[in-house]
Amino acid sequence: MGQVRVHVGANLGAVTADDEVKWLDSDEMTAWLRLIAVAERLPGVLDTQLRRDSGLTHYEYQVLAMLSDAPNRTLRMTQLGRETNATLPRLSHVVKRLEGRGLVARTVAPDDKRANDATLTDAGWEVIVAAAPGHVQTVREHVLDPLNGRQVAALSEALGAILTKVDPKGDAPQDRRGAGTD
Amino acid sequence: MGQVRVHVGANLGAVTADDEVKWLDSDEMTAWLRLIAVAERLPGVLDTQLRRDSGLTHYEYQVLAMLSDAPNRTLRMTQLGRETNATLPRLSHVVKRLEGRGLVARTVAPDDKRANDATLTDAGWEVIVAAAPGHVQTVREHVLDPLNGRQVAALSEALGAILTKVDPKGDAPQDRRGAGTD
DNA sequence: CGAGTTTAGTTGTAACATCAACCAAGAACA
DNA sequence: TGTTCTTGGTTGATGTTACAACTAAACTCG
Repeated sequence: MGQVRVHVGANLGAVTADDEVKWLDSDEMTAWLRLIAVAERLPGVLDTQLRRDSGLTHYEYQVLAMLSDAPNRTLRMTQLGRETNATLPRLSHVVKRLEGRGLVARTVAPDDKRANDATLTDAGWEVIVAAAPGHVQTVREHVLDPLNGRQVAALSEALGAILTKVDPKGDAPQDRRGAGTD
Repeated sequence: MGQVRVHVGANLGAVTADDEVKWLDSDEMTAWLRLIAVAERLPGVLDTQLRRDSGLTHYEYQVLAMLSDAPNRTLRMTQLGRETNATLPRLSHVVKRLEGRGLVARTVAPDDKRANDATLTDAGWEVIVAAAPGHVQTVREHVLDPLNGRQVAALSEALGAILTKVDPKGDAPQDRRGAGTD
């Protein structure tokens, strides 16, 4: 019967008894393979640069970045977890390590004693300020530069649609500029 | 001086002495935040479903899928690593585990005695055939369904451009259908 | 107010990934 | 023919993440 493609299940239909499956057509498959490829390779690129130049993983960078942007440089752990697209256990471990390095401090929330607030320390601030330019540079180089304005918008639109499924609660962070006021 | 956004380094320019940095504008930031969010959350979604229904991680699925699609259900380790967007050590460990479970077999390549060929066993074939429909369903649900045809094409185009930077050697797999012959 | 439930978070452990070190086979070349 | 370099891969240590179990605080409601 010959070739069968199951990357995600291209025309495995010939093999499975399940005719209810709507396999991917060629365009869909191309898009999907590219999405996986980017999702798998991009983190490595980011981690490598940040590690080398700033001693941070990309996830640690995100934690510090979100805090740096929060009022009072402080965020509830749960909220921080949402904004960094991570599970709470993961965040908890990472913040513990960052606390050990003096980049973040944790305090019990005054209004809710089970909750914890994470705050960026001055040392943490300095680390992220130092790390940001190189990171931006990497992001430009690997994702924004190869795209023209139209493509950036189209990418953004498509990813936004995917996020409604992958992040139904809308936890992922958004650019909130435009309120302009500094 | 007020708010500063460093997700990737929005207008941290006010703080850093470095005026050479071209920070992200609002559209770029939106696209970037969404890309990270998808890249971070999607693997979890895929892993959860595959794990629950088929006892495979998404990476293991990819390994089996690429083999299932290869001539003779066999691929050189190096090539398999490229096609699954992974480093060789990672692949090596995973294939060892898959071999232990009887889903893959490794043999020294006849033409080059340092090389290793990984082959999908019959048991492995059955596993992937059983896993594919549920996986396709998940992919549809979370990424393809929320997109219309135009958006799929646009996403594909943008990701293709990014891949030229993130995967300059073009190792990531491509849909090779259209040769139509089975 | 007290029993049950939900929310917030931590922790231990097991699975997994990364990294550096290593080895063997082949290629280049002197 | 014997060095040296490169390629193809494995392995073990070390670090990170996921999952499940757990604690404690806060709500809910009879």
